[in-house]
Amino acid sequence: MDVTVRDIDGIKRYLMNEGINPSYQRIKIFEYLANHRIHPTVDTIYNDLCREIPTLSKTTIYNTLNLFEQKEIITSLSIEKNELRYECDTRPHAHFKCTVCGTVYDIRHEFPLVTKSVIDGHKVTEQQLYLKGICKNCSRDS
Amino acid sequence: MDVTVRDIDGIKRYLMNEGINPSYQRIKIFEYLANHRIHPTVDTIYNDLCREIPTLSKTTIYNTLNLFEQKEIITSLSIEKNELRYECDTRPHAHFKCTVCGTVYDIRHEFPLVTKSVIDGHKVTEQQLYLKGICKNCSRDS
DNA sequence: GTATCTGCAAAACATTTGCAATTCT
DNA sequence: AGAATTGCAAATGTTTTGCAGATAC
Repeated sequence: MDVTVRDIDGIKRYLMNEGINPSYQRIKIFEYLANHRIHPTVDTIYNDLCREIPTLSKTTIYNTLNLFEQKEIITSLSIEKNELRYECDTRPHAHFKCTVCGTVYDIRHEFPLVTKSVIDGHKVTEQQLYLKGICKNCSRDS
Repeated sequence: MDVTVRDIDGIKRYLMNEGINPSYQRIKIFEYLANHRIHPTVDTIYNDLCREIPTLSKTTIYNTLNLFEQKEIITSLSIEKNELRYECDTRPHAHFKCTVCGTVYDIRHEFPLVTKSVIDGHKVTEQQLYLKGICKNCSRDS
């Protein structure tokens, strides 16, 4: 799902369409990803959603994200060691992580994507381009 | 260090040159990386080196790899979630991981590298291109 | 002899698993 | 009721930390 989702019913229909039983927790987790395009970690999702759903457990978040990823409606990013991040934008694009403030930005233009489906004889089915450095905001501040 | 290292003295000089005290363990760990271009995990390095150095501890491997990475003589790869790999080739190149056999290949040609130092206003200092799919060998087997 | 380095044990995290309770239809 | 889902507690796996002993200069 590539645009901000405004209504719960839209999410419900989308999940069902992808073969996912739309439970309350699953809808809320997907809604969170759709409306918070910050590439959150499990911990961030948990801390934020806990306020709204006090009974929510991390296990459910792990279960749900693993299910979503397996159904290919979200993507996981391992741009930083020991820190998995998630996003619900599955269109191919690159990511830039600022080493100062930690923000992860989507990079949609001006970056090279592999277009060949075979490289050095290997069949390519997935790709991730991770960039790091100092972001626009942090450069200006210093 | 980009070519296979044959002599311990060469490694010793290289480490000293990079401001690293060349202890026995550090030399052996660097030698291992230089002569095993398989992008090993800490566990692999530990299991292999243990045969030669029975008293070696994983803590020392973690300490050493973190030191090497900080001194920028090795690179860590987070191509797979929850599995850090290391290599001593710091020249820019891409990596391909086979989802069948798990092998990680270096990709030196036919892949796009970011050449601009500024993208979307962000200063880029590091990049990693991770590809996944089915490798040459596993395609042939099936 | 003083700095540094090593390695054990414990701690700190992140993620998964087993399973009983809950929810949904 | 029956099947799926949730969430607690425990297990697993990885990396870091504290610290005492060993090593090197």
